[in-house]
Order: sequence, then structure tokens, then C-alpha cells
Amino acid sequence: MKNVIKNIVINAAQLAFQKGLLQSDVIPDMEIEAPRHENHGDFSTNFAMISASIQKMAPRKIAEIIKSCIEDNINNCYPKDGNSGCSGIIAKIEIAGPGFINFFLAPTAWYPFIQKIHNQGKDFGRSNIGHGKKVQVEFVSANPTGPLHIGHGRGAAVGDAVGNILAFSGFDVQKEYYINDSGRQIRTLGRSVWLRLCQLVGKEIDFPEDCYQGDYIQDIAKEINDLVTKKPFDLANPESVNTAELSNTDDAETHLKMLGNLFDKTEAEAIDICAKYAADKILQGIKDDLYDFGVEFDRWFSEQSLYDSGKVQDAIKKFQARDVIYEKDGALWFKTESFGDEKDRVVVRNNGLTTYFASDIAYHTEKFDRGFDRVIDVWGADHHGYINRINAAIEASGRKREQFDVILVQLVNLLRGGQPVAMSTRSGEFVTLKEIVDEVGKDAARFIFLSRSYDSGLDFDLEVAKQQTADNPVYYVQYVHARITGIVAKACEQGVILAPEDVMVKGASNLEHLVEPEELKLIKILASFTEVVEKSALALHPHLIFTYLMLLASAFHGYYNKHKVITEHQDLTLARLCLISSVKKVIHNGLTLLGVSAPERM
RNA sequence: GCGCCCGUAGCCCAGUGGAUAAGGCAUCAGCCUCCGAAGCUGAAAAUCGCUGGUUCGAUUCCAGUCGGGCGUACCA
Repeated sequence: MKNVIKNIVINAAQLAFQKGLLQSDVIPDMEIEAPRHENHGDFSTNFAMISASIQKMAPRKIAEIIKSCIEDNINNCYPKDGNSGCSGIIAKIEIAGPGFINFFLAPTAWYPFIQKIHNQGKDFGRSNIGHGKKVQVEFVSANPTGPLHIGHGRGAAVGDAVGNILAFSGFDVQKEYYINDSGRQIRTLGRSVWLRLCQLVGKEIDFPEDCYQGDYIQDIAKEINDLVTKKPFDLANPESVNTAELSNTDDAETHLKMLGNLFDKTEAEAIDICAKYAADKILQGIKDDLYDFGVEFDRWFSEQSLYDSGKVQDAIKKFQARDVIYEKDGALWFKTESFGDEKDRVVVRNNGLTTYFASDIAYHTEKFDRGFDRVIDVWGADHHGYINRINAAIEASGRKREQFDVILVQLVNLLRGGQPVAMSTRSGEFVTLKEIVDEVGKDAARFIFLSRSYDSGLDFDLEVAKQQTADNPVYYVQYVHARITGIVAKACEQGVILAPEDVMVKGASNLEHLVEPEELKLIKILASFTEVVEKSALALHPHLIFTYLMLLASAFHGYYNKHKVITEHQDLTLARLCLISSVKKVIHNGLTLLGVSAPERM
């Protein structure tokens, strides 16, 4: 609708120039906005104000010219009727304030949206601003050394929603999880499990501080120990093997084989086996938890695979060839400073080991090699110091900086009844994402994570999230969906319509009965959904969808409380059923983008 | 020290060049014989951290400053 208005203004400006009323035919980059106040019309443009210096004319004078040209320009704009000056789309044009041109649309301009929403259904709101461009969204990517916590949950909700919104806006999106399954933290994981295992079989060991302290390490050690000790029995009775516990591996038998003689191996080999087993186990837990949180990835990408395929070395060699890597003090340094970083960074240490940064360079190079036009990483705010160096890697590999975005998600404070919940990774005592989802539910958790901009820190209060009250916005919106379902079902029972899907059959021709201010307001909000989604996609800000859903829900509740849908007048009832069915569809589409369900009943 | 994010009503937060700064919580006063009260209506509550600058116009952009969070490895 904004584009329609914009074209009307442009046509009018051109007409004015042809008539000699305006000195210049330059069309500045005007804004068409929906004003905050209803008495400023449905749409407003600042055309006259920003044209003042170009036309060398007072803004209000320009506005007058535009207004009269729009009203004259019958062919391009709208038909006139005898009385009000205009009919069709525009009901009235006003000039206000310093030179705003305000457009008041006729109700008939809005009714087609209801038909459109019903026709498009789950596709209403979809656009093609992405033009099929290939985009990768990488998020969560937590190390498989422990379960996901609440911070990962926020990143998961944001990354998933951004991916959904981009896909809905015409981008070809792939969601990816990068598994840091290489390097020291995995060895530390293996060592942690191995030492716990040794403790289990009676060895006196001081468990080191730099090992993972969490209980889950002991659980895994116990699991391995059970497998090892039960093995002879299990071999005799293969059916008794609890393969469910081994579901994380493709080949439970291989694991048993390896585990069987674990204590016969050298400590280094045993640690490797423990590392592999534990990482697989933990990663499977992560996958399960994300699945329960409603997040599914298109691809799980292994860091180790970059080493196995030689891509880390390839990337280093390429950078050396481009002269952006040099040697100093026995180490290899990437000249990130010349790309805007504070200082140069090491990629290969003087002991010959590559740094994490080296595989990150290879990974980000590889992403573009796979054909993505654009790459988006979702990171916790505590990693912001890495943006400059990854940017450097992107540029040094010949890509443009605009092709790479980092979404920095600020940290989450977990509260219970207003009091901070103690979280210590060091001691291994923290509330996991799974526990949170189990306690408050997937929908409430996701909705709260997406309720505000990720630029701001977030207090997540478990007690509030659990409440089924207005404190908890998810129910406010879901309630609309359930409520409408109930009303439409009632209409079916009463025989007004045959089935919920049939509302438009008899209702489409009765939409002109929708004349109440609350009804027009609702339709206008519905009509703006596509623009909101586009804005959300361009800004990479999913909370715009949240804000929109709250606005729509509020408008609906207000309408519901003031007007009966099912009335004595059949035509009016049909029209209103069409309207609220549209609301239901848009609520559904919006919630779906955020990964929140739209229940029929609550 | 340097870098990033945030400072909007008692509390939480939206808005990010425009016309009277939007919601929610909490407070107060109302609304269910009536389609789902997980709802609605009304009242009260904001010098948009502070100081300059750019602009016809700044909560929005720029500079500085104060306050809070996070980060600043040949760690991952």
C-alpha cells in the first residue's frame, strides 16, 4: 500500500513539473509512513519538506501543488465522484504541520486485503526482497563439552527466527551449527571423563581445576564404566545391551569394542576414546534439546573436518600467497591490523599448533566457497572482540564486508522470583536450557527471548515465564488464535457457515459491512504485516514481529470486547467472520516465524 | 587505557531524523444472565542520562561526558 501512495505522489510531482508548477523534476528519496496519530491520516509523506531546497519553494506551497495535482490526475490516481472530491482509494488529502501531505484512504481500499489473506493463507506476508539470494545463518555452535544453557537458548531463538524471516522474505536460507569438535577443549573433555572413570574404579585422583566439573561428566564416566564392566554379560546376551543409551553413535557395537579394552590402552588412547564418546554423547544431547526447543538445522558442520580435508592448511597457504600472513617469533601472524583490527593475530603458534582463529578463517572461507552470497553469524556478546578479525578474514579472502553480518546477542540474566540464579560454569552448576524448557515450555521461552531487541540485555525470570497471565505475553497472543478458533467453531455449530474454511465463500461479498473504526483499524494492521516482515528481514531484528503481534492481539481483544461477531444480521456476521479468520491466519504466520505454536485451544 | 552494547514514567521495554513519545507490570476506578475475563475500558505516571554540534526540525545522527554490562591471549 505504501508503494501505491508513493507512485501517486511521484506521478503528481511529474505532472506538476510538466505544468510548470515545479521547477525541478528531481524526486527526492521521500518517506511514506503510517503516522502515529489517526487524525494524521493513514499515510503521510515528507515529500514537500525534503523538496523545499530542490524546488526553492516553501514546503507548504509544494504540498498544495502536489495535492491539487493528485486531485487532477484522474487517470493515474483515482476516479472522482461528484461530492467529496474523490472516491476509490483516497478519501481525503490534507496538508498539515510544516508540510506533511496526509492521505486518508477509503474503507474500500482496505477490504481487498481480507481476500488476499485468505487466498495466500500461510504465504501471506511472504515477499521476494531476497531475490533467492543464498544466505547462511550460523547459530548456537556451542562446544560439545557440556549441555546448552540459557544464553544458548536466546541465540537459538534469535538465529532460528532470523532464518525463518529471511526465508519468508525470499532468501534461500540454510541454518547451520558449527561443531567445535577439535582442539584442546575436546582433549580436556576426554581427560575429564577419563579421570572420573579412573576415580570410579577406585584410583585416588585429585580432579584438576581445569577439567570440566559438571555432574554430567561423572554421568558419562559411569555410563562408560557400566558398558565396560557389563561387556562379558552383554556379549553373551546381546539383546540386553541398552542400545538406546548408545543412540548417539551410528555404531554402538564399535563403541563397545573400543570400550571393552579401554584399560588396556595407553592413557592417551583412552583419553581419545573418552573424548570421542563424550563429545558424541553431549552433541546428541544438544541436538535433542534443540529439537525440543523447536530448532532444526540444515547442516551440522564439523570443525575437525576442516583439518581432515586440509582446508585449514589451504587457507593458511592462500593467505601466505596473498602476503597477508607473515612469520614472527616462530609463529605465523595474520595481518588483521591492516584490515581494521587492533593488532595482528596468530594463526599458527610457535609450537606448530594452529589456533582456533585458523580454523575459523578456513570455515568462513569455506562458507562462501559453498556458494553463499551472504553469511550471518549469531554470537554471544562476549565474543564481540572477534568481529574485526573475522571481517579481516572475509576481506582477505576476496569477499566484501557487506556479505558478512554478525548478530551480537546480549547476555541473559536468569532470575527466579526476582532473585538471580547462581550460575557458575566453573563449578559446573548451572541451569540448562532443557531444564528451562521443561519448566516454562518452549513457546513461552522462545517468545520471551524474542520479546525485545537482542541489543539489550535480558532478564529471564523463571517464575514470570511460567505464569499464565498477562505478565507473559505469549498467552496474550496465542489466546487470540484460540479465541477466534472458538468463535468460528460456534458459527459453524449455529449453521452460519458450513466449515471454517468456507467463510469467504459467502462472506467475501459482504465485506462492506465492516465499517466500525475497530474493524478498519484491524484490517490496516493486517495489511501492514508484509511490510513489518520485510523490515524485520532487512534489519535482522525478529523482535519487530513480536511487537507487531502484540499490536495485532491488542487490537483484536479490543474489538472483541466491543463488538459481537455473531449477530442477528447474517451478512454482517459473515463479514466479521471473514475479518477474524484473517486475524487468525496472520497471528499464525507471525508466531510461526518466531517458532511459537498457534494453538486452537488453550 | 582501548573496543562493543545499553541508559526512554516506580519497574520492564518499543520507537531511531519529523507533527500530541507506544505498550506492559505495579497503583487507583469500572466491565462476565451475553461468541473463551489467559480478556476489555478509564485514571494517574516521562525535563527520552548530561553538555555541546549538524539540521527547517534530534529521543533518533555526530562529538564529548557520566552510569551499567561485556570484552580486550602464541585460550578455546
